[in-house]
Amino acid sequence: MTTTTPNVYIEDLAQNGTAYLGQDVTLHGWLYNKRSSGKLHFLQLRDGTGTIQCVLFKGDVPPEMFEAGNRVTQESSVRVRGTVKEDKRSTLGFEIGVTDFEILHESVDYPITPKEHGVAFLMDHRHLWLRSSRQHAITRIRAEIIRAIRTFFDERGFTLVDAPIFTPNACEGTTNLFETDYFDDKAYLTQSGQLYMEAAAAAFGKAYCFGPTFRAEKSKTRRHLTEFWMVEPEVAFLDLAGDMDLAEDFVAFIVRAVLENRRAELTLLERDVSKLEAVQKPFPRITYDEATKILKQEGHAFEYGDDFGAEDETIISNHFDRPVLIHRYPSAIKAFYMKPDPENPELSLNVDMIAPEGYGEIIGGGQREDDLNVLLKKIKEHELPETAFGWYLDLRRYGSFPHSGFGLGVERTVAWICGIHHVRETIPFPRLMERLTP
RNA sequence: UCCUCAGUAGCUCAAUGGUAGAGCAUGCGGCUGUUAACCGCAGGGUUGUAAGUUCGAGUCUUACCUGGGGAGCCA
Repeated sequence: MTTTTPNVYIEDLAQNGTAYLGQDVTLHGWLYNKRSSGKLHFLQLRDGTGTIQCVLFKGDVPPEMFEAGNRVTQESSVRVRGTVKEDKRSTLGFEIGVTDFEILHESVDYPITPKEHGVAFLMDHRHLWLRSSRQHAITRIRAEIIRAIRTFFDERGFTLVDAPIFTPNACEGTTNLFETDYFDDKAYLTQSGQLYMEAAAAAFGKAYCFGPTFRAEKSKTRRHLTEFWMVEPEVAFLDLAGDMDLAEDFVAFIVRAVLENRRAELTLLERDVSKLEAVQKPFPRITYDEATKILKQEGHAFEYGDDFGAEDETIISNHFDRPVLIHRYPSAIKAFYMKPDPENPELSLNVDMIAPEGYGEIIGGGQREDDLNVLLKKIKEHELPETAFGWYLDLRRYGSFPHSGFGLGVERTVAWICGIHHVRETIPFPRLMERLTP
């Protein structure tokens, strides 16, 4: 087959099809599905940017080529040449009248058929599942969210400072850490880049890191992965109120980017877009105390002083049509580096953001303790090894400064924006307690 | 880790303790406009593993394995 005609992507045809009307084009891709009707083969071609129907008519091509159209199997790689035609019956508005067709590689017994499958089967075939339209939409929205995350901070003068993956110690307890050999010593996979971002904030004023983090929690829920991506900004001379402003701007920015650039994908996922359009500043801000009152008013059993469980978060978030910021939790249930509220030292200057519709906590952060002696006392109280925090304490020795930041979990954010049930579909190759393959 | 549900054809599921079946997928045939196309025919099974109860077990019992849903913990 000679390819003198221009190669084109289906996405180009979808967006600008009229410009191609009547032209001969060459497409490369995979067979998504096929229907036949005697002297016609309707080939659904997928090229990674979209799908388009290619119509192979017996009268238009040599007999062996028509026979190839009869023989071609799902997910075989193919090359198609043909004329771009307008067609109202097509979802794209256009289809290809095939003049030349070649099977590049025949796919035999492709496991994922156009019928329903169970979760376990699909997860076992995750590497192939990514080819299907739903996974395609989710992955593209994830990519859009990550692009928005980077753009947001880059445009505001933040410096990207990569945190290490190997760490010598935990920043919040050791039971959830993955341990690995490090020559004659032990190392742990990072749970958070935050401590390093505090050093970065002292160096750059505004910094953020973005990368995978690891938690060896034996969690088996729709909100947990053992490997997940987190973006963690940290800002010098920023207090809790400013931190909440930043988190609010950030999440509103991400949602707007997806609404503007990934409408088609949201539609394919049947996402109720009006719920996302409601995500406008200002977000409600309530204290932990006020949140507990909501639970009480709903007649929900809750012990003051406890952290909120999944059900508690859902009840609270259902009171609002956009993400809610809950601040000033009891210090006792928060990490050692959180600064206590000067007005009530029993409370911590922290903030969590709970996504709407029961998607749970997507942001955790707050203002950090900047007094060396208070921090030393906290480390002792939490029974953490002081020696491991030597460099971290240096940040309070050499020009200590008030500072705040937060971490946003990418997969939970993707799940919420896409409106999908489980975070396992929000990352190309999820790592779960019971799953390491593919 | 705990609670709970499930495991039968490649996939999704049926089958009063009594001959293991359907749809899809696959193969062959039919159809000039199909939209998860449709119609006809065919092949396809150590019922998760091991033991037990029974004249007889896919079905009942026990243990184990694997997976789903939920909890706690968290992002």
